[in-house]
Amino acid sequence: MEDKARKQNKRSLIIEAAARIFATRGFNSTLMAEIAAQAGIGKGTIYEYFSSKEDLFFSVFEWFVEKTQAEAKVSISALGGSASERLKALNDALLRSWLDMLDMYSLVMEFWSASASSKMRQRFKQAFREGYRDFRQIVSALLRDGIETGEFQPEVDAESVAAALVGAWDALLLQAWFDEGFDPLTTSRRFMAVLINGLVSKPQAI
Amino acid sequence: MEDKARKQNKRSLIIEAAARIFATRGFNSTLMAEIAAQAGIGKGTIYEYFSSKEDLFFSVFEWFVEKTQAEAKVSISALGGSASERLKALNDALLRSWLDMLDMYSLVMEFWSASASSKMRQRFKQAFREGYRDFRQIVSALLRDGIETGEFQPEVDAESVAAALVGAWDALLLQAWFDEGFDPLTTSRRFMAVLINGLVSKPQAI
Amino acid sequence: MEDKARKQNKRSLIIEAAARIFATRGFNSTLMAEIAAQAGIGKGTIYEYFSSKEDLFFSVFEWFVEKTQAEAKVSISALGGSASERLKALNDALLRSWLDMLDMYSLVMEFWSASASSKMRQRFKQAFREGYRDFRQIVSALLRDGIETGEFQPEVDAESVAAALVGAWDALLLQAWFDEGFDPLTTSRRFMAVLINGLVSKPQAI
Amino acid sequence: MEDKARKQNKRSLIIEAAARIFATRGFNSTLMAEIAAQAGIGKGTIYEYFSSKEDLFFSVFEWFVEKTQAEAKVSISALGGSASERLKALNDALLRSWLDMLDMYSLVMEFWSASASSKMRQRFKQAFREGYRDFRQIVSALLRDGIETGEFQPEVDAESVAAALVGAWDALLLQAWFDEGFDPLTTSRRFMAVLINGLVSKPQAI
DNA sequence: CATGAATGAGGCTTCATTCAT
DNA sequence: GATGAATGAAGCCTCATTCAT
Repeated sequence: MEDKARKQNKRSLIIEAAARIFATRGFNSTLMAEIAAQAGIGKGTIYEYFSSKEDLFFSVFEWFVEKTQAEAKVSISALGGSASERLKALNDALLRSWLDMLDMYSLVMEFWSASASSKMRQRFKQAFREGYRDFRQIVSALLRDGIETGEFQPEVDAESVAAALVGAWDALLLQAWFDEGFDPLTTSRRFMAVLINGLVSKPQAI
Repeated sequence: MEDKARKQNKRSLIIEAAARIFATRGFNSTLMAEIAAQAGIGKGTIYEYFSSKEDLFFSVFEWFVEKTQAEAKVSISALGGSASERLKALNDALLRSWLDMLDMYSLVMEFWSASASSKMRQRFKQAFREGYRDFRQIVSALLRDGIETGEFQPEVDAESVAAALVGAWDALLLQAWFDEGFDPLTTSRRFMAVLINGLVSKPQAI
Repeated sequence: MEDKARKQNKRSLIIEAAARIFATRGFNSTLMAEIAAQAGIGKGTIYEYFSSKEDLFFSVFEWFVEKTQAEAKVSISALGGSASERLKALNDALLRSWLDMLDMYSLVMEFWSASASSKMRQRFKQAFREGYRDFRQIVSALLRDGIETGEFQPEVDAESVAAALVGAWDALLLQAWFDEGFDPLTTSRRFMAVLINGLVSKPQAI
Repeated sequence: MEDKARKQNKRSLIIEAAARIFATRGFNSTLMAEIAAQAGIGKGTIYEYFSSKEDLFFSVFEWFVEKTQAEAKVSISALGGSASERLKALNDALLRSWLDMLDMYSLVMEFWSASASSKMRQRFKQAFREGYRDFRQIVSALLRDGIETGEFQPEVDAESVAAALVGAWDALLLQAWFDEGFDPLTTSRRFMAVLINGLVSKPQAI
């Protein structure tokens, strides 16, 4: 039991060391030796816990997804008030938590790239597919809630808005990654104002 | 004159061959030999036109950016009607043109990854920063136009909506890349309906 | 301690294997793979001890210089008798020790060539410059000794004779390298007889 | 006839261009393209006159030997006076003519290296063997002349002294190549004084 | 369990040489 | 004859992975 815990600890130690290096160097430029050094262990030891560099990378991915999802769930569970208010609060919570670890955002790009071309692309693609689906569902549930209570218009397609919103959050962070002068939090708030207005306002006859 | 044209042609030939291979294999798994074979030339010939694999990759990036921007500009210049209509048309045009080359979307992910970790990250980052900036400006100009004509509400922050919209397009395609069952065009249209409603409707007092 | 010794041993193993191959094939025609095979190790192992082929080559050079200088110093320290006798004994000792490794003489030519044109020319040139200077000093000290004891004439310029003598030894071996029928030991002894006669005889008034 | 002359001219043009590049870069680092550029012709043209890089290099060697031998012969034919005087004059003439082209001395080292390891080593070795033999013979003829006229002692072994002298000249230039502060002309004169003293003085009984 | 020295497959790149114009 | 674009064999070096200690 204790043994298992120690083993778990070392595994985490390696994963977090690897995450740091992968984030700065990228998958291909990262050397197993660097990860070992960063973790303060021997090169060979990594192979006691992971079967290959790709396996380790995928484990980092799983760890990362779990970590960010956990944070997102915490944010969401804490939401209260009207659907609009919860939507705004979610926007703030998500962007804030991501901005706190913007230096880790390069990891996301590595994961995207891996989903496009690595040998494990299928595993990555599936995880992304499911991750996005889950996330869209959380958001669309919130939207449907707003529709059911009459706060949002019944014409609104919750799924579509959820998908676009999830995408917008991702891509605002991407733009922030590229452009240090870009402020995604303020941008997202101003955008949310318009979007929420669109959700609550009766569509104009055309 | 003819000589220069021939040289230009061969350069393009190599770039397009490289784009295909990079898109399917990713940067690192792509062999220079494969590119040469794909282009129907000798391995050494590539180095007559590009100084290294990285240089070729960046050239593919430049070619890709130019190509997609050219298409986008054509779409935009053809727009007419009200701001809302132009926005919807732009949405359709962009998504359609990207969906036509969804198999090339993995290239975008390779470029993102390169911007995060390759030796050329600065070059990539800068190009992305400028690319996004340009694109946001085109969209925000359209939005400001709508505001000035009174079609859109004056409270709307054109910059922020443009940034989120540009991001949403990107990220809807990303979701489509991960999920074959996801229909980004329909999704985007339904989302646009809500967004445009938010742009034109007088904000509710809260 | 044992570890360091093992590491040192393997380094030497590689250097001596490399020396053999460089001597027969020359720098450029020598393959790292050949050296590894000759040393009975894997190709990659060489790079655990040397950063590049050039680095290994320079290390062979340093090893060679050290080895030959050590032999020369042993020869010199064992000398006794008059200055003339010591000079003759030095002549014999040096030529004999070099003739024992005439098959390694091609290495010297590779070193000369490297000092003329390789990327490391500065390092080689400096080492040669210092090596020749040291050697000239040893011989000129011996000559000055003879002058001070009155055995050699005071008009003798010890530095100049030392330089020419050192050069003659080198170049006699060079001629022996080119011409198997050339006997540098006998030649040098007969030459030394004349030179020593010139050192001890009172200059003729002209 | 005119055609043949033009062909000869271009051949020489290439050889001299090649000599310059080989002297500065060394054989291995020299690119055929550099030689062509230096000669102001196209790369392919070199192959109209020489069958390969090695062939061109050997032709440079032949040209160089011919050139330096011609100079030496001119020097020698101009000599007059006693054997001692002719020896001193030869020393001066040879060193002066070589010092004038010390920047070409690296070529000699390339030739030595080629004789040790190139594919053409046999051709080079033979040429060097014969070159040294010829040169030794010229000098030993001069010495024998001095012996026959009674100016030099009969005990002198002309062959041996010639070999050592020829070697000393070579090696003094070598030392000058390595050490800019080394003055081979003065050194050689002071050495010659001692050597000539040894040649003319009656050997001491020992 | 942990280690890191040893390995060798693999790939980018160079450059002498060819040959169509 | 002259050219230089095209070629591909060849070789240095990297680095994930193994395994004896």
